[in-house]
Amino acid sequence: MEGPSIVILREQAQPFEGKPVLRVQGNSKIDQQRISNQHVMKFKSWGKHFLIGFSGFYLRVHFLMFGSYRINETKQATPRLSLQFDNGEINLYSCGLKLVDEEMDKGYDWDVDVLSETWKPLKAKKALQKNASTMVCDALLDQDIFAGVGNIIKNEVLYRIKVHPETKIESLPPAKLNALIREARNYSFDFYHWKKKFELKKHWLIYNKKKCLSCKLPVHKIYSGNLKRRSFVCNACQRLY
DNA sequence: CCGGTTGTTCAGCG
DNA sequence: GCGCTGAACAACCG
Repeated sequence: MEGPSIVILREQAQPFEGKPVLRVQGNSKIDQQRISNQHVMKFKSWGKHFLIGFSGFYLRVHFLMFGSYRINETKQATPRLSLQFDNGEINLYSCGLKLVDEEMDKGYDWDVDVLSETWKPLKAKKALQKNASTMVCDALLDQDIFAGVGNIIKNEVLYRIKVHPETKIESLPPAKLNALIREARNYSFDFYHWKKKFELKKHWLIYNKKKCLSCKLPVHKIYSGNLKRRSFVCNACQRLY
């Protein structure tokens, strides 16, 4: 689950803000008692983290590859954690959960979240220049630089800016470096809007494609970078610098 | 029905 | 202590 999906969850959870948790259930090993009867102060998101703030501590939820959630609905499976309120419930499935004994604002740099109001492109640029020998495919997935960007966003951004995933940061022309940073945010917002309309896949230009929509040549599937994550590449339209 | 993955952490090794 | 690799986890889709 990528950053924009977490923002959508945060919005869907709004009706429970300020409400006490009436009941906690689930197969999570966290100290569930701790949450019982506590009021949710605030829901937040940072990159791919969904944060549920209580007084003096917060719960961090990470969905990884296979996690899912339901609001006011259930699935067949036992939830990892279910939070029930007087006006509904949140059910979290197969996710990583961690109780953190801090206020939510402490541990996070909100400036690196590509969907944050306080996103700082210049900060991203400086971080990229510090990682000059990193391939762009790995740089985009670096959560300390582009929190919220996942493998789909990575692929679509690189296709948009016509850059091959194995290009190193130091080899990028300055205009391409700027475009990389700009589109990491732009595409993330496009993802968010399309996902809300249930039409995300319709807009994929390279991800999971067999042929390049632009030049009709075959799209190559490679496992690129140190991370060896799937990259879809059109060798004609995306240049290796 | 099987193969593959919208992700991260950690153990083990040299 | 470092970087690197592979395992582990897990559920859904085509």
